[in-house]
Amino acid sequence: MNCRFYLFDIDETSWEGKPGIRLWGIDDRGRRVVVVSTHVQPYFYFLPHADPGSTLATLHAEKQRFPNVVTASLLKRRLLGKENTVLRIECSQPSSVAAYARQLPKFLHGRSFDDLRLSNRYITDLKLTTSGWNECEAEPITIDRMAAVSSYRAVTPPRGEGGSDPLPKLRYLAFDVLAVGGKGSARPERDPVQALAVATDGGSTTLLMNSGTDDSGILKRFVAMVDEYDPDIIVGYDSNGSSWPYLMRRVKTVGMKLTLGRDGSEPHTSVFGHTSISGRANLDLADIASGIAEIKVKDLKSLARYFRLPVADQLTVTDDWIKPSLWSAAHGQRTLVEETRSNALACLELVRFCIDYPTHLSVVTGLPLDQVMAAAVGFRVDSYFLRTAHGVGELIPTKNELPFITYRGALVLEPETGLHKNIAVLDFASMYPSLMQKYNLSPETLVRPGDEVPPELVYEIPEVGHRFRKQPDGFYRLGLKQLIQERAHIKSELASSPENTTLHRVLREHERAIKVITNACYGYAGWAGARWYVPQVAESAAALGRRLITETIEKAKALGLDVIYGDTDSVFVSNDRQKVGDLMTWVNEDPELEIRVEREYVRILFTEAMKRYAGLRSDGTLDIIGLEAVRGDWSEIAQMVQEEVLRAILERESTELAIESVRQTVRSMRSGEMAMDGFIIRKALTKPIEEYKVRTPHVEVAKKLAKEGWEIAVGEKVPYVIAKEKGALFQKARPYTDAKPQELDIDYYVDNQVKPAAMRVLEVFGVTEKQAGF
DNA sequence: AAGGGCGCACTTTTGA
DNA sequence: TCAAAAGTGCGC
Repeated sequence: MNCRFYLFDIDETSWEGKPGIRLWGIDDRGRRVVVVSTHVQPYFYFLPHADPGSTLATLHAEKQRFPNVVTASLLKRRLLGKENTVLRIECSQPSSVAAYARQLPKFLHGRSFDDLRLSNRYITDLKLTTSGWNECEAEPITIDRMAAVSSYRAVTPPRGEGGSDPLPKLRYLAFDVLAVGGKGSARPERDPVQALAVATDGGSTTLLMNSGTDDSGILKRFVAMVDEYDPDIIVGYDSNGSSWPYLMRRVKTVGMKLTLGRDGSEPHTSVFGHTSISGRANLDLADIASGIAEIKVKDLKSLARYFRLPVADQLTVTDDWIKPSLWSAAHGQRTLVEETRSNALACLELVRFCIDYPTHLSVVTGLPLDQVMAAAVGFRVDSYFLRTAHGVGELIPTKNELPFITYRGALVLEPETGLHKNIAVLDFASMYPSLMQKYNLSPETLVRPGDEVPPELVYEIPEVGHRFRKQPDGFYRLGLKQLIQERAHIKSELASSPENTTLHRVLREHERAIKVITNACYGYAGWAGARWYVPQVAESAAALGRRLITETIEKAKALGLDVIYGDTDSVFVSNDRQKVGDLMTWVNEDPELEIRVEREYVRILFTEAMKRYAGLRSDGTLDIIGLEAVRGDWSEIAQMVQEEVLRAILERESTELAIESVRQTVRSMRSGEMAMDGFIIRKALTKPIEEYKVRTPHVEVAKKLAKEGWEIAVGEKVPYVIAKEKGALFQKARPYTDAKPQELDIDYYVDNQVKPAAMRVLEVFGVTEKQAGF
C-alpha cells in the first residue's frame, strides 16, 4: 500500500537485524504513523592516497581489524570538483561509521569522508522532506508497546515531496516546571519539583502540585498525561536549558522513569544540546527568542509581548534568586505557582504563532524540527550545503577545526553629521550572496596554489587577488541559486495570496527562512567551524562588496546626489526621485544585482559616529539605529530620555522641548518617586566568572550571587543597580533585589546614564550641558 | 557540547 | 592624569 505522511521526527532503530531509521509523522488521514526504513546501509567514503584497487585489497586482507565492514566497493566522487576513485565502506552498525572513519587513516594512507550520522545520511541520500510530506510503498507491521501509532515497514525507499505545505493539525502540549532550592539554585538531587503545569490545546491547563517532599506522584502523573494526550509537539520556555535537564535528573533521584517517548523511551540529550523525545518534536521557545534581535531581555514575557499576545500583560518573571524567600511565604507560593501555570499557557498560545518559521527552516535546511531551532546558524547552513554538495557528487569533509584567519570586511562611510531632510536609503538586495553567485565563489572553484588556469577562464578578485573558475557552477552558486529562485517564487505567490490568511503567513515564514539561510552563507564561508571553511570566499565577497558600493557612491555623486552615509550595502542620498531612479537603473542593468529604495526618511539625524542614527519615516515611525535607546545594556530611564529627545527633535524640530523633557526626568529621578525597574542595568556574562581580568559591575554581582549558591550560566544577563556607596563603580553594584529605591546612587544615573544618552543627540545641535542646565 | 563574518562606539578598569 | 586594555552590544 502507499503511505504518505507528514514527517516531524526521525530517529535510528534496527529491524530484523538491519540498521535503519524510524520516520515519525501523521498520515493524510490524520493517523499517527511510524515508518521503518532499512534502505540505506550505514557507510562512509575513503579516499586513498595509493592506488584504490590495491587499497581495497589491503582492506579485505585487514578484515579482522574492521569486523563491522559489510562491503567495500569502488566508485567515483569529487573532491573540490576533481573526480576521484573512492572506497564506499558499508558497515553493519551505525556507530562503526564514525569510529572506522577515524581509525582507517591510521592503517591505510588516505582520508575519510561522509561520516554522517545515520538519520542525517537518510535525509541526505533519500532527499526526505523534514517537516513536510513524504511517501513510499509500505506494509503494516506490529511493534511492541506502540499501540497508539500505526506502524509500517517501508517497502520502497521513502522520498520527500519538498514544498511548503502548512502543518497538518497537530497536538501540542506546553509545560513549565517549578523547583525551588532552600538556598541557591534548585538541585534535582535534593529539591523536589514543587509544581508542574501542563497546557494542551484541548483547552485545559492542569496544575500538578507537590504536597510534601515526595514529588514522584506528580512526575508520574505528568508521564501519564503525556501518554494520554499523546502530543506531537512538546513546548516550553528554556526547556532544553532548564526544565528537561531538571526532570531527567530528578527522576533518577526518585527512582522512576520518564517514559515520554511514543515508544516508551526516555528523553535524551542530542547533538545540539537539545532534548530529544522519540516520536515527538520537542520545541524550546527560548531558541526562537534568541534569534530575534529586538528582544533584549530574553524571557517568555518579552517573547509574548513581541508577538502581541494579550496574555503577555499577565505574565510575571521572577528571578531565580528571589524564589526561595517567596516560597517560604504562603502568598509567595501562590505567586510562583500561578506564574508556572501562566507560563505553560503562554507557551501554548505562542507556539501557534511561532511554529511556521521553525517548520520552514527545517524544510530548507534538512534538519529535523526539534534540531533546527537548537542548531546555531552555522550548522543550519552546513546542513543546507551538505545536500547541495552531495547532489553534485562532492565528498563531504569530516569536521575539523582549522586555524582561522581574519580578513578585511565591509566599508562604512563617515556620516554627514546633523539633521537632514528628505533622504532615501538605497540597499542592495542580498549583496554578498549575489556577488558569490555572480563570481562563482565556491570552495571547489577557487584556484589553489599549483593549479594552472588560463586568465580568461577565471574571475580575478580585486584587492585580494584570489581567482575563481568561471565554470562549472560551484556548489555554493548552485545552492544560492536554488535559494534565490525559490524565494522569488514564494514572493510572487505572496503577492497573489490575500493577507491575514494561513497561507499568507505560511508563505511569509517560508520566505523568511530562506532569507536567513541565504544571508548566512557569506558568514559561513568565513567561519572556521564550517565543513567547507574557505576564508578566500568570504574575503573575496567582502572585497567585491567594497568595490561595488564604492562605484555606486561615485555614480550617485556623478548624478548629482548628495551621499550623506553608507554602510556595507547601503547608500543614504538626497531623495531626488529622478536621480535616484537613474541610479537604480544604472545598477539594475546588471541582471545579477539589484538595488532598491529600502526606506525614505522625512528627517534623519546623524551624530558624528558611524552606525548610530535616528530617522523619522513619513508614516510617523521613528527608527533608532545603534544609539543607547536600542542597546540592552543601558538603563530604561536613559533609553526613555533619549527617545523623548529624538522625538522632540525629529517630530517637533525643537531642542527646547528636548531639553525640557530631560530636565523633567532628572527632577522626578531626584524626587525619589521613580520605580526601581527603570534603574536596572543588564549585561551578559560572556565567559565563566574566573576568566575575567577586570572587575566590572556585572561580574562582581555575578560573583556575589555565585557565592550564595546560584549558578549563573555563560550568556545569561546579570541585572544590577548602582547604589550609594564609596569606591569604584564595580563596588557600588548590587543585585537589584538587594537595594531599596532610596539607596540608589541617583547622581550616577543622572551623570552617567541620562546625561550621556541625551547629550549624544543634543550636542549635534551645539547644545552644551551647561546651556541645558542639567 | 556549541552557537557564520568584520567594523565600530562607548564605558570602565588598569597600570604607569 | 592619561592612554591602553577589557568588555559589551550593536549594524549590516
